[in-house]
Amino acid sequence: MSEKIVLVDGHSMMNRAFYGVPPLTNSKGLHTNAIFGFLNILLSVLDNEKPQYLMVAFDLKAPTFRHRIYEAYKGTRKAMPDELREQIPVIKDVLSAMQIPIMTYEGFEADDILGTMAKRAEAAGLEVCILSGDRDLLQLATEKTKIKLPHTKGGKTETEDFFAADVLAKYQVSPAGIIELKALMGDSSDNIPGVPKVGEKTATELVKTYGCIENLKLHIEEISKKSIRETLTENFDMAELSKVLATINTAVELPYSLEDGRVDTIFTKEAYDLLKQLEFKNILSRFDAESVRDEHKEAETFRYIDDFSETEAIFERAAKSSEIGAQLVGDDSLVGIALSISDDETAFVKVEGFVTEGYILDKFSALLQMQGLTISMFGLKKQLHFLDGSDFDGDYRDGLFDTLVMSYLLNPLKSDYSAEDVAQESLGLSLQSRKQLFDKLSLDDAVSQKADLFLSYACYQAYVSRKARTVLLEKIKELGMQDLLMNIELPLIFTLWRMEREGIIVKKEDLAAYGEKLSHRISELEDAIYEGAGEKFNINSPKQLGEILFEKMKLPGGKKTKTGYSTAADVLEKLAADVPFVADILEYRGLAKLKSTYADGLAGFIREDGRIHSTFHQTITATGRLSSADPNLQNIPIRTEIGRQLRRVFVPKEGYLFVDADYSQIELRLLASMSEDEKLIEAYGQEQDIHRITASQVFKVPFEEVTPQLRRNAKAVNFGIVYGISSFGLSQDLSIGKKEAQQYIENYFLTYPGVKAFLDRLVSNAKKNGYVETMYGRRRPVPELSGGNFMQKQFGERVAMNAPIQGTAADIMKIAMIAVDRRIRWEGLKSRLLLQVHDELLIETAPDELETVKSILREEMSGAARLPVRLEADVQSGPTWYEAH
DNA sequence: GTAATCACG
DNA sequence: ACGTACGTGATTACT
Repeated sequence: MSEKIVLVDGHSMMNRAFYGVPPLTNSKGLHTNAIFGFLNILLSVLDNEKPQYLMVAFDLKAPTFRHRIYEAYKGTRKAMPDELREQIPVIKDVLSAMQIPIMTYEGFEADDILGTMAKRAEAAGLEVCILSGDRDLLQLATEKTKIKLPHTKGGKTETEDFFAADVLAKYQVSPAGIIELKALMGDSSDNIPGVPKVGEKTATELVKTYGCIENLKLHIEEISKKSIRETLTENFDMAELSKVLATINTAVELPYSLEDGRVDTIFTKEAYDLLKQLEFKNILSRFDAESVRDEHKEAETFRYIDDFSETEAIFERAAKSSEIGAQLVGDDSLVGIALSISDDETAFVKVEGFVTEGYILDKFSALLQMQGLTISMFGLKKQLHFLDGSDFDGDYRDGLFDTLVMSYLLNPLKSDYSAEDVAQESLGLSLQSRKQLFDKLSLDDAVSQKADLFLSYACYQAYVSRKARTVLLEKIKELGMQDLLMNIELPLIFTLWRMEREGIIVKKEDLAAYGEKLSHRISELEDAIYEGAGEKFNINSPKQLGEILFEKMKLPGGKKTKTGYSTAADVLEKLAADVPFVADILEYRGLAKLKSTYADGLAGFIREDGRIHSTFHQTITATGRLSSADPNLQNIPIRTEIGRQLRRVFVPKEGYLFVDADYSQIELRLLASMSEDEKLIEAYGQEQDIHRITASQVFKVPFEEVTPQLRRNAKAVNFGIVYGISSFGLSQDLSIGKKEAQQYIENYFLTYPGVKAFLDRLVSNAKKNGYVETMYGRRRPVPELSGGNFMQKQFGERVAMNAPIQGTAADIMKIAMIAVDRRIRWEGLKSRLLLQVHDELLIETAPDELETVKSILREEMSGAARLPVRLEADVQSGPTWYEAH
């Protein structure tokens, strides 16, 4: 293999990092976000590319040759924000400390330095990799030189790689064509003017047809579109100037040689000290990681097994171990299983020949049920689904661990969880993600095409789970979440697995008929709306709709969102009373939603078995609730009749019934119980309509005389309290003044002083500790209270009030689900738990089990927690979800 | 990819 | 003076 050089565009990467990473300072007040982002990208590229040479180029402050041309044209340069400027010398220090050469050259831009070095390196037979945030550099791509452009994606930075062929694939022009493209369309971020009125489309067409602008100049008259022809004729000098600006000089006489860039270790004492001053804990851990991760050790301890007798042997050794890490690997079909037996032995058993998928799954399920064997896995539920077709029907047992769920408990705020993160955080081990290793390759292709990388990837999954379990468990114990983990979250995995495997029948034909019915009404409404508006437009576009309503028709409403007018339902509802046409829009919106999201959307999820198998995510929410996706079955309409009709297509299997149970006001009951407010507890003791009692007490009216209006207000206040009350929010909800809302809240707190004290306690504890917790010890960090601005702090306070209540309700529901599921199985019933909708459970039940199941639901849901205010579940049954709820 | 909207608890 | 109800997921338009 040939050697490789990585060339980095220093300024553009700092720039990109500066705008891509949230503001960050060290304790001395130095801004560090760009440095942080830069180093993270750099380190990940080094991990990926493993280059023998590395150099970074920077622009000098003095104007360069190309800039001078530009300034002659326009006379200005973009100013760099001070927060970024102060970071430039620091990053240079860091790079020097890492023994990475910094290249600058009077009169030339970093682009030119990079271009020149790239050309020299390629001539010397090196593979070249250029890291830049600037698409301009794409002109340097060849078969041997790839351009890496980082882009942020959901908080994580990944890079897109371009060889010459990739440039052609994406932009339809060769790398040289990129220069021509820029010459014509310009590039505002790079101060290249381009030709007015020529955008990406036109420029691409022109370059495809004529190749370069010199040739284009000879053929301008042939261009059919008049406006383009004219702007080119008038502004061709702009194109020529732009081309000079856009062309990177690859023949600069640089005072650097390739050998200057040969990589020694970047993990020096000096770099360590600097990073410590910058307070980059995460990056520092890489220094430790260097010592932990030992590729020789990997080579000795990770191996493939594809031989039958060896496979038997390793499963045998696994079974005899006290603790292993395991990971079934595959997308759709199983590729194999990684087993980590000890520090010295981790193997990947491939599905191949006599070692069939069925064989591996049999062995795996046997291990799962082997009492006394500790097994750690990352993402157990997903792995259980590999067993869906088999006759495995095991349950949770002691000794099974899921490092995914464990890492969620330790920090429920992350947007995604990966084994690599667990490795980094628990073991200080820097691993590459699947995306980094295999990009879009399927795991099937990865195992055959990149066997070495795949072995490392798969084995690390099992290895990390085995090693990290102890660390994670220790932290969980320290934070008092051991019971929550062992008694709730881990057993729940199996319950959720069974629910997902079971799925729910959706009648395809009825769903289609429902969609048809909607379609008719939708087109009627469309006609009425176009009629009312006096023109056709896209009703689904808030932008177009806003223009029609507030500009053309001059309806009162004004601005609300940052992009224009708000056309949200609450705004339109205020207009609908006077303008019938607005009412049509609201009806249209409602029906269009039903059609697209539900009638059409759900149809695509009905599988061969006639059922929809949604996924219940256990590691998404900040509070401990579940979420449902692909499709979301936790937001099936109910509030409007037409929407509710949809629930008729959800049916139990032939001859069965649905039983549905929902907790009655669980969050309010928890508020009463957790706050121990005597009056609220007593109110619940009366077994009367709680909103009415609240209304009577808060508004000081005899119970009998509470009007529907007063009850509504009290109900809104009750909700508001649970959400972490604010007078503004309440006033919006009730369409009343802020002062009036404030009065309601004060009355409420006077009536229930225990609630007030409880909420205050939650907020002050959150401020003191930085987190809040549920009755079962689930933690929700509240970083907004220590870090944020005024508004974020307000938000933090509401979170501090809401999360313990919402989270405790979620904990209790999980306890109930496990119990209900267990009862169903232990009593040998044919009934199956199908769905959870936060405070509701839906079960498919045989008629002869109806009463049993109803009792189970009532008992287990009420019995899930013993509290000052008893929890109650309303249970109903029926032939479809519509009747059952 | 983000913003707006709206479905649920 | 600001600009907020808590927690989700899916669709659409648009940059």
